[in-house]
Parts: sequence; structure tokens; C-alpha cells
Amino acid sequence: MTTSSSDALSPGGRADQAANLLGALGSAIADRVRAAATEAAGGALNDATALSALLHFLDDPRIDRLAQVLGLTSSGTVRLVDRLQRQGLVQRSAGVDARATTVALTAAGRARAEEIRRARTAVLERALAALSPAERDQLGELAGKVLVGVIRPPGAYGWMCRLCDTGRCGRPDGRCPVANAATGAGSTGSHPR
Amino acid sequence: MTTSSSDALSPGGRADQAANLLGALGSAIADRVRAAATEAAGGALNDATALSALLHFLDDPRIDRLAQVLGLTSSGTVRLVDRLQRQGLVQRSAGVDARATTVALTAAGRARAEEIRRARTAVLERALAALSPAERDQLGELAGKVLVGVIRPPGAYGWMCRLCDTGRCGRPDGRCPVANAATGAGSTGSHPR
DNA sequence: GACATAAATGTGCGTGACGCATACATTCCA
DNA sequence: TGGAATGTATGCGTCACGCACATTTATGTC
Repeated sequence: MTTSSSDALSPGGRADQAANLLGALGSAIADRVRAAATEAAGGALNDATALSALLHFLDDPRIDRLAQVLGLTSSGTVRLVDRLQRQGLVQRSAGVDARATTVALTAAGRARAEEIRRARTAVLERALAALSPAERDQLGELAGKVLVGVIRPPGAYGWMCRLCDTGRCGRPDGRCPVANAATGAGSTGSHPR
Repeated sequence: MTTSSSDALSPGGRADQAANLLGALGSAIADRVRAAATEAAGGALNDATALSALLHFLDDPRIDRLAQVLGLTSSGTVRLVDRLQRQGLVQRSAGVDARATTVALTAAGRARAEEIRRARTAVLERALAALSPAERDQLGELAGKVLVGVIRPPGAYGWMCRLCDTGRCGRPDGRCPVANAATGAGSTGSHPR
């Protein structure tokens, strides 16, 4: 899918241990982030993801667009928005196109979304506490390289970076490796999607 | 939870970018592994996880034990085992204790579990393709450190390492950092849980 | 040895999130 | 002006799960 055509996997050396540890790390981190985010959201993971995404959209998205980012069907997203609206966290508005409804955070929704962001960051900072500053930099660098290598739909990098904290990922400053790769190297902070 | 009492997060420096990238990496990897594993299992993620876990248990576990590893309730695990049994992937047997039922893979189940393992490994190898061998080693090392720092129930490290490939994680050789930390440093390959 | 208590699996029932097919409204285009 | 395309919402079914509880077996106590 990326570059190499050799799919033959060499049996159990140190490199394979790295692969396995990467998998374990992925589950562990994703688990803890999910737990923290869903607890903060008081609902499903997708609810938290939607709130977080809404926090970072420049323009209020349509339901369809949100569906793409979340990887859900339109109907599923409609129900999700129903839920969040019932909780007073988002509100629907008519878009320019009268067919479309745009979704925007309410004040309560924004607060909730920021709780989620804080909860996620806390989990990740705690996970990194075991590393020295230099090691954190190293890990960040390596993570960036891996991420660039696995960019893929649906929703391209908007989907991949769901729950990301755009205030800290370096996106506006051109320091986010994923965004850079997605836009074709060093474009500045215009959201590509 | 770990060591540092300072929960104050310094605002948006390079270290924060590392945290954010770790989160993105976690989601991305976990997503891809989940997709590959569930596709290979033809069912829910927990089905795949259960099959994989059964592959690595030394003794056939009871349902309760499986529930712990999966983080499910007993009843949920009963239904899960029902599903897998209906598909001919596992079989129940009476344990020593007449109350208990032990679960074991059938031949088909073992084959399926190994497909899952291969699918997972392929995803992870593909993700690591962007790194040089030296970088893979580095990442493995850092991942190990982070993992040790986030060990926590439920199910302790058996839960954390779900879907892990024990043939490649270095567990029998004492090279698995998580197992080492869980057993109190350099014990050899006796499964602690 | 009888009896309360705990442990372990299994069941009835409800829930929450989702997808598919479809209905309805609106826009676009020939 | 009529028909295709687009976007949202709804009816209906499904799947995995948890809670409360029933049932069977083990364990401890008098």
C-alpha cells in the first residue's frame, strides 16, 4: 500500500518486536484516550470525536461532512447530532443551501469539547512521563514518520487526526507532519479539507 | 498516577507536539489493526481478540478469565463464546471444577486466530516501512518504555497485550518490557497471569 | 452430615449505536 | 419544465453489550 512490494515478513527478529510493540502501544494509548474522552463526553466515543472535531472546524460543517470525518453513514451521523442536540451540546442551523443543515457547538458544547481535549492531553502527557525530553522529541519524530506513511481515506487526514489538538499538533505552524504530507510539503496553515 | 504530581501542562511546545502525535499514532495504528483483525475474524473486535488470546493461553481459560482479559462482563463473554462456538471456532469443555467451563480453540479457530495474527503483523510491518531499521529499534525501545509506564488494570498486562503476538514480542525470552516490568524485572518466561 | 454462603456459567430483557433502504426537500442542468 | 443529483431525516432491523436473576456446584461451619 505504501512503497515496498515485499510483503514477506521476516520471522521474529528485533524488528518484529518493534512491530509488536507498536501494536501494543497503539491499543494501549487508544484505549486510554478512548476511556478518558468518552468519560469526559458522557457518551459514545464518536460523540466525543464529533465534539472535538467541531471545535477545530473553521466553518460549521454540514452533517455529511461530519459523517466523513467520523467515518459514519449520513444516517448514523444524523442520530449522533440528534443525541448531542438533545444534550444541548450542538445546534443545527440552515446552511446557505436550503437542503443542508450545519452543525455548530453551543457554549456548553464548546466547554464539553474542551474538557475532552484536556482529558486526552492529560492521558498522553502521563504516558510520556516515562520519557526524557529528548526521548519525547525522538518519539514525536518517529510517530510523525509512521503517521505520514499510513495516511489513507476515509476522510483523509481529517479522519486520521480526529481528537487531535490542533492547538498543539503544529498544524498552523507547518510543523504537523501529517498535514504537511497531505498538502504536499510546506504549505502554511490553510486547512486542506 | 505515575510519578509526577505536577499536572500542569506546559502550553504548546515541542513536547506537547510529541504528546499529540502519540495520540494520533495510537488512534491510527489501533484503527488499522482493528480493521484488519475484525475483517480477518469476520466479526466483532472482541471476537478477534478472544481468538488471539486463546492462541496464547498456556492452559484453556475459563470464561471468567477470558472476561477479565477482554474487559467484558461474564455474561457478555458467555455470548461471545456462544458466537464463536456457533462458528465452530471454539469449543467448551468441563473444567476440573464442575462449575467451570473452559474454552479452547478448534482447529478452525486456531487457523482463524493465526490469520488474525498475520493480518495484524502485516499492518504493523507496513506502518513501520517508513522507518529505517535503526529507527524501528528506536521506536520499539521508546514504545516499550511508554508501555511500562501505563500498565494498569483491568486484567493487568494480559489485557494490555491483547492481540499481541507472543511469538514476536520477546516474552518467552525475557525481552518483552511489559512482561518484565509486570513480573518485577528479569524473570524468565513463566506467564504471571 | 445438613445448611448457609460463595463462585461460576447461563438467560431474559432492555439499551445504545449503527446501517440499509427509503422518503422528502432542494438544487442543478438539459 | 422535467428529471437527475444532492442532502437530511426516518422506519426498521441488527449486533454487542450490561444488569438482574436463575441454576448448578464448591466450600466452609456448626
